[in-house]
Amino acid sequence: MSVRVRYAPSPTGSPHVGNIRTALYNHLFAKRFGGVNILRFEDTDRSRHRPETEVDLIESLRFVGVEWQEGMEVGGPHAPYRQSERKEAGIYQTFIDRLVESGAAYWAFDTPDELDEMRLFQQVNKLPTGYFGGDWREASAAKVEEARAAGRPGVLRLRIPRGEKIVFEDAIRGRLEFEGDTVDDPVLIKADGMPTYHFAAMVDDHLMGITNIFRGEEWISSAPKHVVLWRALGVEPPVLVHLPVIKGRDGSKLSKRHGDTSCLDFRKAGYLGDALANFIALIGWAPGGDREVMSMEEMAEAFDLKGIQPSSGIFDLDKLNWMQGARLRALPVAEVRERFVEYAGREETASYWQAKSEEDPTAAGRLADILLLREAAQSDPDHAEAMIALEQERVGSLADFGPACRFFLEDPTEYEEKALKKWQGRPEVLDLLVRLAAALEGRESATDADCEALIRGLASDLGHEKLGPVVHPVRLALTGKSVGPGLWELMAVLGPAAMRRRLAAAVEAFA
RNA sequence: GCCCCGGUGGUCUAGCGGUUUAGGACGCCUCCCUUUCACGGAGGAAAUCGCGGGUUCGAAUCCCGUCCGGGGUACCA
Repeated sequence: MSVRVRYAPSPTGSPHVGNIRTALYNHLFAKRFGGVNILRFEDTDRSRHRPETEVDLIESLRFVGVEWQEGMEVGGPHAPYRQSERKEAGIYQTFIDRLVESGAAYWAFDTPDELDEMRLFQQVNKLPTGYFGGDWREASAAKVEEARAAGRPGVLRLRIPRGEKIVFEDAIRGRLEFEGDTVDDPVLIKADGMPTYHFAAMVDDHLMGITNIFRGEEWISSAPKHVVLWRALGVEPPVLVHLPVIKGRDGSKLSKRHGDTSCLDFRKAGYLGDALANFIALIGWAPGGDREVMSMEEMAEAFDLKGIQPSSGIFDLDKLNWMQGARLRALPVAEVRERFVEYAGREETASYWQAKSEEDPTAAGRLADILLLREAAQSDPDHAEAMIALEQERVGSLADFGPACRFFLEDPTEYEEKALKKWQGRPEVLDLLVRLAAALEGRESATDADCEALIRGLASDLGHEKLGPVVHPVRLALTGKSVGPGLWELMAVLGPAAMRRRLAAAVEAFA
């Protein structure tokens, strides 16, 4: 049987990295076994539904490279793929009828107040809370008919068998066992006629031929309800794969306190979608061997349920940054430039750094630098690529290219204090800068090799055995900084005209 | 309270009864490369495998208990 999986989020908020990892595993699994991945929206809770987050969901999936062959946006043989629409289409009715007729489910007419009272009683008496029978599990047909005729709103509940074990298999935890007496009768259809997750998701999974259910481990305790439902419906049970959760640095559940956690936050911060995908895939899954930095194709090839961890993992930003750096370095410069331009041009990039600047004073400057480089990349792509190539290996994210390349585009307005102190007021340094400027006179361009020869020549002319006494002050004069790319490489990108200008300014500043 | 899941260096993990003096990666430290930073390379510190009992000639690996962490306990998903 061919593999069919689904990512079925509820559009109630912007998805965080944990949700997206579930989607990623679906994608990887489908790819690995040549199956189909389906995107379905579970919007059966009308009060929590936020339609605008449907866009975030889709954007997040695209960002990390999750693909789906059936479902939202792309359609397919099982349309519609939004549960509220499926309900409207009457898809669930025959299953409701079947369940009621067989006695596997029953109508219950408790009011919310009655339910609250029941729960309170259970709590006070230290009993398990939940609907284990109430007034309606064994109600006579006549009583049900009476309530129905009186127009009382009712819900459909699944009849969980009592006095027996409910046993099932989890793909990564093995055999799981629940005592039927500890599982309450879940609502299948709400009083407003909408199905609950328990019902709609299981029916849809069956209808759509889902073979494996990937979902968060918070679903484990509901799993016995689903098992009973499958049995009642007489359907082939899919394989259950309960995924561990991703927690924050301090071991608590991922939340806003941990900074960026929504998937789209990472796009805004300048992360590469494939780096994020690579990183979150590895929280909770080990590909075997010592491989870590992997493309989507490599991950799909290696993906295996056996490599999935049962224990929860912690989102370690340090490792993400390393992984991102590794990927950034491996990319051809032209592609990095393209990705940067795309990033810098997005509206969300500007608003992200603007919002950030309220607490982080460097964020506003960063945004300005990003925009500056973007402009350069558009007006002179080759020149920008030369800069990017030099910064590629010392940058952690796309956003870092802004501040990193700034010195190429703007003459220094100030010099690093500590370094300036060291070289300032020294006649031989002034002499050096003047000589360099003179050597550059009349030149249109200079290659790496030209610049290297120039600097080496200057060093020997001035009687320096080592390059340091020449390189450091020149770097400071040219860039205002004491760290950065190799001096000749940087000089070649700057060009003679800019160098002459900067040297002149430095001669004054260093005097 | 009740039900369920989990527990290998700070973090992600390998390991599935002997080949393990517990391997890799991130982070940290040292050194090398070198004009700086970074990259790269070589080393190092860091885990009594949550704890306690068993089973076994032998346990991180199997069993029981216990502690800690997490989840569920909705007409949310």
